[in-house]
Parts: sequence; structure tokens; C-alpha cells
Amino acid sequence: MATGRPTHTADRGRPANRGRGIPEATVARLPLYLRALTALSERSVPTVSSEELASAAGVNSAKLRKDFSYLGSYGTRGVGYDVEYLVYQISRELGLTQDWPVVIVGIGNLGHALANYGGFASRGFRVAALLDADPAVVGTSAAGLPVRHMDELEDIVEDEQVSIGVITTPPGAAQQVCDRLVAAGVTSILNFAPTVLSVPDGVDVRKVDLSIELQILAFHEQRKAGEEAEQALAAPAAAKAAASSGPSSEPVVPAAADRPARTAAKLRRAAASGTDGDLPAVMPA
Amino acid sequence: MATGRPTHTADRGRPANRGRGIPEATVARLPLYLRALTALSERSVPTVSSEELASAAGVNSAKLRKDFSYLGSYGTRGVGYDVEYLVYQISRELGLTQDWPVVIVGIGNLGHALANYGGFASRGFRVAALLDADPAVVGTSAAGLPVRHMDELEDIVEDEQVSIGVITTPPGAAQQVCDRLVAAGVTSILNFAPTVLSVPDGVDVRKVDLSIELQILAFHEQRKAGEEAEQALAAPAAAKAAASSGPSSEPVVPAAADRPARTAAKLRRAAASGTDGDLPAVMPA
DNA sequence: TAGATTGTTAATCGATTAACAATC
DNA sequence: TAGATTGTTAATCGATTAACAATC
Repeated sequence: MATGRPTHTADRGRPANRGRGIPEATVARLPLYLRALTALSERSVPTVSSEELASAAGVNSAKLRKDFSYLGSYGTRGVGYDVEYLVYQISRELGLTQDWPVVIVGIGNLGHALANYGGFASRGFRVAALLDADPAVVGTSAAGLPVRHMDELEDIVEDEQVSIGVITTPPGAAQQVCDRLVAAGVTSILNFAPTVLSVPDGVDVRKVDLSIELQILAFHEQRKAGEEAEQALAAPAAAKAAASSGPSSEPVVPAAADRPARTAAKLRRAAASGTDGDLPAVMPA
Repeated sequence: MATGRPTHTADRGRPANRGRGIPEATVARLPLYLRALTALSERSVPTVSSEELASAAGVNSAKLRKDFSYLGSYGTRGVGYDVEYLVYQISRELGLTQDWPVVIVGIGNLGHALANYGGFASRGFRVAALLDADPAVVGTSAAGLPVRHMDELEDIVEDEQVSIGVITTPPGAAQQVCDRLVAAGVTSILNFAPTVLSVPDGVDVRKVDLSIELQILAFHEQRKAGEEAEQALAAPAAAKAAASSGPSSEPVVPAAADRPARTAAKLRRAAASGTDGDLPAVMPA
């Protein structure tokens, strides 16, 4: 495959960088832009600048323009982007102009929640079937659809041409369900079970993992606590230094000082944790 | 802040690269390693090599060793890593050795699912309260906890020293709920509503968005369809060429050929979509 | 034309990877 | 010691960002 990038031409509708082109990071942001554009479209806003749209999508405008440059030249200098046209182009790029039947396997709390999720149907995705292995659940209904038995998985995938499967089973069942989905012909899997799935080449897996997200937040939260503890310790000395060096417009203790309750909680945590170099409470056996 | 990296020392328990150190990409993988290590620990496996652990976590071993090098030198050359010790070190690094009270706001299907999520409690996270604005929901219970009214939010955050909030409200309510959480002292938010939240500096937001994940899968799925269509078109010619160039051990049409049903579905989709340069069905007004 | 805004460049930053010296 | 495996280096790759020429 050629690695040379084609020279850019500004003709509409002929993307500059098709083929192996669009970076993953850009693909991951296209849905954000699309959502912001859809909101503008509903308000009948005809055009939008990169600055406005970037702000609505929560990114900076340089990144947005770079992202769009991978799709082609869909803007007008001095004016901005045509909202409707961009909605269409991004939808097409993401494959949302076609119908994507999806099966959801595992109809517990989470499966129910997903079946009822509104944003599902709105963007080309259609719940083709809900499946569960539990006879007590099979035959009930969720979001107006009957829950069918796992035995029907292969037939449904074939009959409905399903290429996307959503796994919301308990972790122990996830790999087995994944294997059956893949064997039946599914090539994209969205996995909500906290398990690493192994799949053959050509099958995409994305995972959504509540526990991981919380742990990442906890990491940063702990770090904030540590920083505020340091600031609090440094504050008296700094205040003294500031007092002796005459009037200053800069506050001595920023941000943290005006949120006493929060800081108190964090100091307590910082003291309780091993953040500041305590000996580990557990050592290797 | 000093940018010079301290020289690495191999003493246990004194991480080489603390402070502004650990890259985000590494932080995001620590929970994966921890999960794999916990499983090994439950099986009483005493030590594990980077190769084995990487495989269990679904990454490559070079990446894993690089990741661990940011934490310190916790392995033993020629032997591997002590499972229990590493569980402790990663837990501590992530802040999981302390208690993290969490509030969940919005007790619909998804809120219920999260309240019942087992992985929640197991790793230092504790559901401090379930909150909802709907009087019909307030007073019911989920996962053994009563659903309380939004009015109690501020008191609960203060009393229970909550620093992490989970938003599972409809999108229209998310920003407002977020503002209240932040005003009450919450500094980390996990957002399941499909909305861009704006928060002041010092507050972390992570989002989980089903719709975005599906759209990313659809993008790749569409691309697969396009590629298989190209292969199918190229196949007859390639087969002819191969036939005339004598015996060969390489298959002419790889992968796609042995999954006829799937390929048929994709060819249909490729034909239906604008992938191959059809004129757009929608043009700007 | 003058003002506005895109699309592109180039510099910078951060993440990944393979290879291997250090060392258990 | 010989074999195994870590921790680190350095090369490479991909993503971000600011700046600005192109141009509407």
C-alpha cells in the first residue's frame, strides 16, 4: 500500500486523505462534532465557525480544523461550515447513513438500560434482538422487544445481517458469548463486561468499563489531595514570607483556600493514604 | 516545577518517577493490570512474568514493563513480579487503599444498573447515596439503598465527604446536576449522559458514551465492508493471474473468502453506502 | 476592499515499540 | 555459571498545537 500522501485539492466532496487516512483520535471525535452539529441543525442554525463548533464539542478549534481536514475541505474561508452539509458528511464518514442492526446479549439491569437508550435508534442503530441465557428472563420484554433465548443467536445474526454485538453479560460468560457472536459472523463487539476478550484478526472490540473509569478518577483525586496537602503545609511559611516582603496582588494560597470543606476532606485522605512516602502496609510474602 | 527526570534508583518502594510523572496512558492501563493480578492472586499464583501478565491484560510486554517502570522497580530480573506486592503497589498508586464514597444521580435503568454493579464496592468505592429528582422514584430502593431526593445532595456530599459523583440523568439535566455537585465540593465526575459538561479547573470529568462507541465501531465496520468489496472485485482478476502463473501456496483471496455469509452482508452494505464515491444524497441548502 | 476564517504547515509533545545491557 | 527476565534506551510513530498564508 502506498504511503505517500496525496497532495491536497480543495474540491468539495473529494476527501483529501481517504484510504488508510483518518487517524483514530479523529474518528473518536467525529461523533462529538456530529452531536453538536445535530443540536445546531435542530435550532436551524445555517453555518458555524470552527471556534463555535469546537467550543460546543469541548475541543479546541485547531484540533477541529485539523480533524475536518482529513475528511476534505468542507468549510468556506471567512464564513465557516454549512451545518447541514457537515452533518451529512460526518454521518457518511462514520457509516451512519446506513442501517446497523445490533444484538444485545445479557438482559440484566444494564442490558435493559441499553435497550431503552434513546440515542441508540436515532443514529442508524437498530436493536435487532435482545438475548439472554436465563429461562426466567427469556420471554419477558424490554423496551417493547421480547427477550429471546441464546439458542437463537446464530439464526438472528444470519437472518438480520447483524455485524455489531453488545455484550452485557456477567464477566464469566463474556468470552463464550463473544466466541459465538464471532462464529456467527459478528465483526464488531462492544463489551460492557469487565473482561479482556480475545478475538481473531478482523474483529473490533471496544470496551466500556465503569470500574476502570472510576479508578482513573480516583488516581487523579488522590493526586489532588496530595497537592493540597503540600500547599497547606507550605502555606504558613509562604504567608510569613509574603508578609515580610510587603504588599502583593497575588494570593498566597490559590484555589484550595476558598474551599475549606473540600480541603479538609482531602487533607484527611492524604494523611490516611500512603501518598507521602509511608512504608507499605503490605509487603510481599 | 523541575522538568529534569531524577536518575533511576532501583530501591524498592521509592518510585523513580513520582510527582508530575505517570503518563495518562499508563494510568489508564493500571486498572487492567490490577484486574489481571487480582485474578492471579485469587488463584494463589506467587509470581508472574511481564510476558504472562501482559498477555492476561491484553497488552504487549514492552508496554507493560515501561508502564511499571514509572511506578518503580518492583520486579526481580530473571524471576518476574511478586503478585501480591504488585497488587498492593498498583492499588496504592491508584488510590484504592482508601475509601471513596460515591453518589449516583439519576436512578433510571442505568442508575439501577450501576448501583447493582459488583465491581463497585470491591475496589474501594462505596455508594454513599442514590439521588433522583422524580418524587415517584424517591423513596424506592435500589441495590438495598433508598433513593433520596436531590434536595439532599449538598448535605450528603458534605456529611459523607463525597468527592466523586456519577451522573446518570437524562442529558437535559446533566449540566445542572454537575454544577450542583461541583458547588457542593465534588471534584471528579463520571458522566453517562450524552452531554459535554463544563466544569471549573481542578474538576475532572470522564465520560462514558454508548452512542460514541457504537459510532466508532460503525466507522470501522463500514471500512471493512469497503475493503471486502474491493477484494471481491479484485478477486476474479487475481485468481486468473494466479492460475496462469502456476501453483502457489498463498491463497488468492484471504480471510474474507471463508466467511461467505458475512461477506455477502458487507457487499450489500458497501453497495448501499456512499463508500465508493457516490454523489451525496443530501446537499447543503 | 477589509475582515473573517479556513486549511495547512511545522514544531512539539506524548505514546509505543524493539532491542539489549543489567542482573537475578 | 547459564538461563531468564527485568528496566532502560533510543528510535519511531501518532497526536496536539500555534501560527499564518490562502481565500472567501
